[in-house]
Amino acid sequence: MADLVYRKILADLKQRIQNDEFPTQKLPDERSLMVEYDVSRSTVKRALNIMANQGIIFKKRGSGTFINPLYQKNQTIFQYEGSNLGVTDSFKSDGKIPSIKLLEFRVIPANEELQTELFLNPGDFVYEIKRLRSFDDQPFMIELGYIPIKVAPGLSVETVEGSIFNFLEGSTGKTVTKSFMTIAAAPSTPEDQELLNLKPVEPVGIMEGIFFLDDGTPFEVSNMRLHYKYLNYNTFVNLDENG
Amino acid sequence: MADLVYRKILADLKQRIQNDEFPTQKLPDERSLMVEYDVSRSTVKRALNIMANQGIIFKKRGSGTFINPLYQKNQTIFQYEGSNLGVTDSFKSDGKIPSIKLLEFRVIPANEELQTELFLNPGDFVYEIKRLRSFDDQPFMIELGYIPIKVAPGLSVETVEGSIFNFLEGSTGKTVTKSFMTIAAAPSTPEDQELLNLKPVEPVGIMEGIFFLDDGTPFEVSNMRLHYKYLNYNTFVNLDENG
DNA sequence: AAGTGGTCTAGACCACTAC
DNA sequence: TAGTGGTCTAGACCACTTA
Repeated sequence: MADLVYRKILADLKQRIQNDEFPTQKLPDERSLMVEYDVSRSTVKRALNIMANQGIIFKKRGSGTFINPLYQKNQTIFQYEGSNLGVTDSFKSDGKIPSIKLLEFRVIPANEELQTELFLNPGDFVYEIKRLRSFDDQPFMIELGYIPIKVAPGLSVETVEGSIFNFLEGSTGKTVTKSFMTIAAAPSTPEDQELLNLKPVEPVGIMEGIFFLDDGTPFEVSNMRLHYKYLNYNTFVNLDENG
Repeated sequence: MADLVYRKILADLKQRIQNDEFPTQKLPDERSLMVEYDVSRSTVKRALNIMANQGIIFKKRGSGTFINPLYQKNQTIFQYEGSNLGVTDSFKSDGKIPSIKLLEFRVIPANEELQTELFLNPGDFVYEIKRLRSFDDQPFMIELGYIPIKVAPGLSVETVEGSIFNFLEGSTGKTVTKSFMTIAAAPSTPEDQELLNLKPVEPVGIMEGIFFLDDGTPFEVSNMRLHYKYLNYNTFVNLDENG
């Protein structure tokens, strides 16, 4: 994976931007990069397009390729994940120790909504997994997840007390790299308040996600209720659609 | 723009998926599409890659290209924008009439944070624009925006009572297609409660965005406080990074 | 007019999956 | 073994910006 040519160019250019090797904020033109890296122009463009889609650079026809000043000058602003895949990993822990408390774990028939979202048939069963996640004994998230039995037949209590994605990757080699997320906010319920140590006036952030396996199978529907101080979702939005 | 070959293939394939022309959930292989559309394989791949990045299809090496069942079968789930560009346009109005009330409009020197985010120098000035947006007299968002004078010198009271992005596009031809967004939630302040008709226990959703011009110039910093029922942010997240 | 990014081609070879 | 998507090449021509 890391020996792919366009990946190496991508990584190298990112590093060079960090090192401030382009003080004019302008990258060399594509034909120069082609010579410098001894690759075709297509390969240069591939690396540059990925950086453009990530908001690292802006390309302007007729004039050149320019660094997004915010990417280089202010990493504190421009730190983003745009994702919640592998929750234990993607929430910033700041050195705090993450833990999981299993609140509920059972098998139920999929209701109509779950059938739609997980592409199941009537009569199919799903695990219902309710977990409370904490950092250093400070609970920050109630997670209610539904996983079809047929895509993860081996789930046990021990498994769901850790990272389900890691278990899946270890046992089947499949990874979860795609999801469809919805983000909202709501007043906290009494249960939220009790589990997350919230005052009645303090709200929760809600993240709902459908997670997909690499082959497109919907793998999990997850409803996450977060202590509002922990909802901080960053994305770079690009409406250009130049894939 | 719309006469680009890869765009036509993209539009055509999307339409054919909607029309259920691929009942097996599998698209023709790339070499067949190449012949069918009479283009090179690269062009086929370009269209397919965009669809994959949008979550419409999944590609699996060795086996083929498959439709995301949720895209085809459930458009109500899979409607997303992943964006807040052009707020008046992108918030769903459901036939309700959008309106803007100008609460504040003045010119101030950019503070340190704004200097960083808008890439300004000490002494540069910005417009401060505070607006209340409503649908059918139901206020849903307080918007506090900062725009450098030098990137939009012609702003007037009349202008900021409408769509600033539309004004910009009309007067300079520049469009805003990229932004960096942060989404959070918080208890409502007394001002929120008054302006948005919220009860003290009801929260606000917060969207902060830095919007960029096509050439990479940061154009606006916007802090949006939304009635919590109106925060509903959808994105398709793809960690593959195969841009 | 020169320079730069965008689109597209025709084809080679590789990696993975299914049978 | 055959089929499929992934990577990469070498080059042509176009569209836009700058001078």
